[in-house]
Amino acid sequence: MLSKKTKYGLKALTYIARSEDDMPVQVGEIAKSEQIPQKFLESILLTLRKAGFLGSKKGKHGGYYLRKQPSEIIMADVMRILEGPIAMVPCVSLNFYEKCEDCPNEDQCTVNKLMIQVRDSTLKVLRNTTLEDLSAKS
Amino acid sequence: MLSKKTKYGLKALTYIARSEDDMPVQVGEIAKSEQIPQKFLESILLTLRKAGFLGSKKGKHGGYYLRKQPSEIIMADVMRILEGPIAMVPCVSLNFYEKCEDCPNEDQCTVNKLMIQVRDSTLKVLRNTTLEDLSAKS
DNA sequence: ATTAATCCTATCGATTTAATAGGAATTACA
DNA sequence: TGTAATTCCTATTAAATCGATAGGATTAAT
Repeated sequence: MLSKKTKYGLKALTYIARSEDDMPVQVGEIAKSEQIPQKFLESILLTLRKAGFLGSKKGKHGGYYLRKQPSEIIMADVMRILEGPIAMVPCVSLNFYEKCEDCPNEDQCTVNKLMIQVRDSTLKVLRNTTLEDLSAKS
Repeated sequence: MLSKKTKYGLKALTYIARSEDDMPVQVGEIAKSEQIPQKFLESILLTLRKAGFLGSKKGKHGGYYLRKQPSEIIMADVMRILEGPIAMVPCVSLNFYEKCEDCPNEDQCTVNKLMIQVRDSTLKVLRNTTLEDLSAKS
């Protein structure tokens, strides 16, 4: 299951990408428009800022803005920050690899084999989709 | 994350498929060989039986056996029973569809669009992989 | 009968998730 | 210079889920 954190994060990124002004977008505005609990959204945008996707401006008339072009914000990267590993099993994760305690030899593990395939097919999609694709109006 | 239930279930199915005799395979044997808590495995195999993948024989010399050819046991179906929906979001699920409470119009939801693509690519793999593929010795 | 297996239900502890609360730090602007 | 508005940060909580365990009921072979 996709967490609400990720769902909200993706919606917020899309919202910001679509806002045409140069003005930073405020959390309250996004929260209201997308029906997201404001305090929860605050923490999500903070995470996205720390990860380098967003910049922020504090104080009155502050808010968040994109730090890269939408075409350079790749879904695989966003998902890893918000949702964690793409892989369904740590022993198959590229960025968060961990050996299974059970499972003596990974090479012969059938779950491993299957999940590598799932991971690769998912990655193919997520690497080829950017925020630009998401925020395209059509 | 793949649940342990699913992981254990897949390993057990593979184990049973590989056992060459006609004899039913006992839970205890699988649990020992695959390092799975026996009671937990019991409940998993029960689920797989109720879903029609396995048959069972009770009492002494009892155990579990496949009810279909391994080539007819499709991973997408197994995953749906053990793990639940393939889709990461209910509003994108083929078999477990649910509308989101937020999100007024699904057609325009960018999360929806992205998750449809992820779902389709995952399904492609899971529909084309059977227990025969998993249990192939090579 | 006895033994050995599946079957079934209930429960428990740990973890994770979604959300809330409260306030500190910073900035715009009157 | 002070006030309002905003991001920033930490802690806490309620609910759900997960993994595992417990205890026994049922069934079948010998």
